[in-house]
Amino acid sequence: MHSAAIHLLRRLRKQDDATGVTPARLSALSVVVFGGPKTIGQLASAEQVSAPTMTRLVVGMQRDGLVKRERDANDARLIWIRATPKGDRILREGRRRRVAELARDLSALSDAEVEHLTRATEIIERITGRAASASLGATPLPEGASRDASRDRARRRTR
Amino acid sequence: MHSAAIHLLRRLRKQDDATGVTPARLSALSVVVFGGPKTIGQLASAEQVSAPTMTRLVVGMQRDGLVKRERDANDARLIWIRATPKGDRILREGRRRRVAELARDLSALSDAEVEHLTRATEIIERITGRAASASLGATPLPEGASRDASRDRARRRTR
DNA sequence: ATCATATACTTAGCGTAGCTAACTAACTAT
DNA sequence: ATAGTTAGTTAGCTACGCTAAGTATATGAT
Repeated sequence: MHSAAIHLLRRLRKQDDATGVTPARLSALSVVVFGGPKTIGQLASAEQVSAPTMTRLVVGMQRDGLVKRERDANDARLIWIRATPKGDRILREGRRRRVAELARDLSALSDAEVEHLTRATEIIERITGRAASASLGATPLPEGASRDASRDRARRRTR
Repeated sequence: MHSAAIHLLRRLRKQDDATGVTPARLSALSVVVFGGPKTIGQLASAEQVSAPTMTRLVVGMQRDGLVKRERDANDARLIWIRATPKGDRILREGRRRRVAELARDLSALSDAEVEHLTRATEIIERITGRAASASLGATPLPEGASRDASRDRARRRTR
């Protein structure tokens, strides 16, 4: 099962390579494309990555013209990251390829087999303690993109 | 499904962190622990990584006392990598933890659910074009460890 | 109003991991 | 002998994770 999971992800990742955007940046980009503008801290939290790491990912995405920074009117510390049209286009095209790849895989299966995969997905989601948000047809990339709109200001770990 | 695969792997990887060995090294180590001594080239091929990358992984493992190098008697270009007792112990302990984690997860499931997972695993393995080597109970790490036993002997001639 | 603290982000620096290009040493074949 | 091939290493690049420490801003208590 472990092996299967690795191979599945490796297969899908190949579609992402075609975007020319590295995986970490692509994942962060997906958050702002599907979830709207986010601050650096929100992005770091959503991607479960430290703030400095997210700063650098944003620098890279900005250099490639995928996102732009916007100052907050009320709090000068905040920086809002918004996807540019280019960033939006690149991510959606990549996602389309990815979904197409998966659909091609699944089309070769019988209904019963798809049913098995659906059930297995639900079971694994339950094990890992996540809301089973994504069935087979749902959006693959933006995990944790939309949550925490309220909780964002609540806590930040500085250690 | 994609999300489920990511979360499953993330969960299992936490057990690997406890070994104190980085993932790439741990994976390479598993090849020599379960598959016996391998040359750098064989390891690079098994891990689907370039030769320079494997050279560096081996350097790291050697520095940590996980493996040792051995010269080949017949071909001075070859370097055989063998796991040390320490490397063997660390890998097996990590594997034990990992399997225990998975077993703990699975023990909470009904027989029918385990059956679903087994079928799903087989289906995914078929999609990704691999031999469905690992069922739920089988060894998780060493993919591609044992192949090419025949080719090893193909070269190597008696001067 | 001031001062201490907390927050948001950046900078600096380290380790790991992937790559290609170019190199050395050794083996193979002609 | 020599030309080509193979195994491994070295050098140098990008990327991505981290912590520690720094700057700027906001907030709360006195």
